This record gives sequence, structure tokens and C-alpha cells, in this order.
Amino acid sequence: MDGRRARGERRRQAILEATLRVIERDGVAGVSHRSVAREAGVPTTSTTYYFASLDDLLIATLMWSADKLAEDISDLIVRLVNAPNSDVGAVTRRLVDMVDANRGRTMAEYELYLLAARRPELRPAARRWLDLITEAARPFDSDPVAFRAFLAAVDGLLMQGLIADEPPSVADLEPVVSYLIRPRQHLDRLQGGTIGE
Amino acid sequence: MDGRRARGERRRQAILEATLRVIERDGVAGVSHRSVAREAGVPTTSTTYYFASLDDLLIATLMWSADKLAEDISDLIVRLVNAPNSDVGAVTRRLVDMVDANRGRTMAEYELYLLAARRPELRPAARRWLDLITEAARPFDSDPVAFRAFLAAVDGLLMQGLIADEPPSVADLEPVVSYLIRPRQHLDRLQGGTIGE
DNA sequence: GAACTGGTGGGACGATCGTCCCACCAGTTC
DNA sequence: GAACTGGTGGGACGATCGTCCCACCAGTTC
Repeated sequence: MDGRRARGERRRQAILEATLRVIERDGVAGVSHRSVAREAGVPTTSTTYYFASLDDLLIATLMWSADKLAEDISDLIVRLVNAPNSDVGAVTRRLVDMVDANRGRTMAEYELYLLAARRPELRPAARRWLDLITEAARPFDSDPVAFRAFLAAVDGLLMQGLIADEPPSVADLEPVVSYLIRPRQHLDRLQGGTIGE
Repeated sequence: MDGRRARGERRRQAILEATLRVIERDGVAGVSHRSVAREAGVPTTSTTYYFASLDDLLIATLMWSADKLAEDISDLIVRLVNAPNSDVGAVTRRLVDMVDANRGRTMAEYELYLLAARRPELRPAARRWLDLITEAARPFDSDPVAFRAFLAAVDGLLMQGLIADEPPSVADLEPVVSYLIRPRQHLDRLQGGTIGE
């Protein structure tokens, strides 16, 4: 193994990670060769050495980041699909975590969405988690329509959580998540309850 | 009325409209004093005359745009809440329209979301339509949890529609929208159906 | 019609940007 | 150890950026 190549590969990775940190902190707008180089502690020319253009750097970073996140999230959802009665709380806690502790990460993800809306080549990366989950859930899923609604609502809850004055709590989100996962149970409970429709 | 002021007000408005066109076409990243001035057909200095900084221009544009959109959308949803059995199709068509014919407009709206996630002063504008609808729907709404799920899913369907390879059709979305609006009916139909759970 | 004032628009400033050039270093190959 | 090669990093280029200065125009006020 060529030691030069190995160190090069490490530096390339360091640049990707630095770029993601810049995006989390300042958004895609804050990414420039110089800002990334400063963050990574490398000379300005390194970023052009490893990535043909700033655009390439941005795309590489967002794809890499989306890949990490997709595997991360889909694990959670697949587990849920396999055992829907197990733990609504786990999903809710994960969502809260994404708009609170991992807020920067989630914003970066939606920066990617928006970029992908304008650039077709980024769309597969942006849809990665949706595709993974949909594929994994297919054999277990008896109600694809309700499942699509659930996936859409997850995106919406996250986006709306990002623009709330303060991040929603588990108690805020749990009823909604529970309804989305077990709608029948929710509706039955409501019917036996008060107002009705 | 001072004719100078009147013309000034018109030019101010023209700058706002030009800025929105630039955002729709190239995103927030494409907005600069020069690009907006070129789009509006005014000298570069006009934009700084009417807006103290580029940031002010951006914020003013997004707030104005969000206001327009909020009233537009909330009309539709309020009508729906008042008569839920009337026309699921109207809502679906509106959603399809937002990711197809009015795609640029919708992307601009989500640029605002993302900016608002980073800047608290923009959040009221970004939440405008959510707040309007929630307020208007309150007296008629017997299931706030399902309603929140519906609103989240609308955001998610729009975002996911923007990153689809081609915009979803009415036929694609109608089942999901129908389920979100009349979940009980959907579930009952499913139970009498095939696989069941 | 003179003084005032809201708006106009050309031109410039320093800063930052993406990108490239090029001399050089440090491992690798033979 | 000489030739090669992957990577390094300082420095510069033209372009574009936000913002400001300032002479001026055109309605308004008296």
C-alpha cells in the first residue's frame, strides 16, 4: 500500500468532514474553498486538488452525509415495521433528537433536499433513506398508502420542528407518531371518547 | 400624494418581485444586489437604497412571499375543514400544482423554511400558513392529532414531490390525501379488502 | 422661482471568491 | 541512488461581491 495514497485518502476524508461541519454551522451558503480549508486545517489548494470544483465538493459531501444518515434512520424504521407494537417511543425519541441534539445534521439534510430539487443528479442521494425504507418495508407492509403518509409526515414533522420556536418534546410528538403508526387504535380510542365527529 | 413617493413605492415593490423571481429561478444563493437589479431593470444602487442590506432584501422578499402563499393555501384548507366530504380532489390538485406548475414558488417557500431554521426572526413568516390554518380549523376540528399529522404530511409530500424524478400526478397523491383526510373510511375499506393486518 | 427633498444612477472601494500555476517535498520503483 | 509520482502549499489571476460616495434630477412646498 502506497503511504502517499493512504495519507491522501485520509486528507480527502478530512475535507469531506470539514465541509459537513461548515454546512451544519453556516449552511451550504457558507461553503467556499477557503472556509472549508480553514475548517480542515489544510491549504486552500488541497480542496481543489481532491475535488475538481466547489460543486463537486458539495455534491460529494452531501451524498456521503446522506448515505450515513439513510442507513442510520432506516434501521430504526425497519425495526418498527417488523414490530409495530414494540416501541412508538423509540421513533419519537429519534425524531426529537433530530431536531434538537442533531439539529445541524438535520438542517444539512434539508439543504440537500433543496439542492436536489434544482439538480437531478443529487436526487438519488436525497431520496436514499426514503428508498431504503420503502424497499425494506415492502414485504411487511399491508397498507402502502398509510405508510406513504407516515413517511411524508416524518419529513413534515422534522421540517416544522426546525422552524418551531423551541424544538418539540417527546410528549409533543408522541401522539402524532402513535396515530401515524397505529391509526386504527387512535380512531377507536377517540370514538369511545368525547367529541367524535 | 407625493408622486415621487408613489413611484418609489412601485419601484420597491418591483424589486421585491424581481427578487422572488431570482429565488425561484436560482435559489437564495443566486440573490445579489447586481442579479436582482438586473432582473428588475434598475441600477445596482436602487436595491441598497430601498433595503439597508442584502439580508434585509432577502427577509422582506420571503416574508412578503410567505404572506401571499399563506392566505392562498389556508383558504383551500379552511374550506376543506368546513366540508371534509366535499372534495379531496381539490386539495390533491392544489398539491400537484405546487410541485409542478408552481414548482419554483414552492422551492422558494422551502428556501424560506431553511433560512428560518437558522434565523429566529424569519420563523413567524415561515410558520404563517401553518398558524393561519391551525387557528381557522380549531373550532371545527374534533381530532387535533390527526390534523397535525395531516399538516405535517402536506409538507412532506411537497418536499418529496420536489425531489422526485418527475412530479407526482393527482392519481399518485389522491389515495394518500384521501387517507389523511378521512382515515376511518380508508381503514374500513381496507378491512373489508384483502390482506388486512 | 427659490429652497427643499425623495429618488436616481454612475462609478469606485476593499474584500472575497473560484481556480490555476508552479516550485517543491517525500515516498516508491527500479 | 536515480527517475518517477502522488501530494503539498504559497502565491497570484480575473471576476464578482456588498456597500458607499456623490453629483444630479424631478417633483413639492412656500
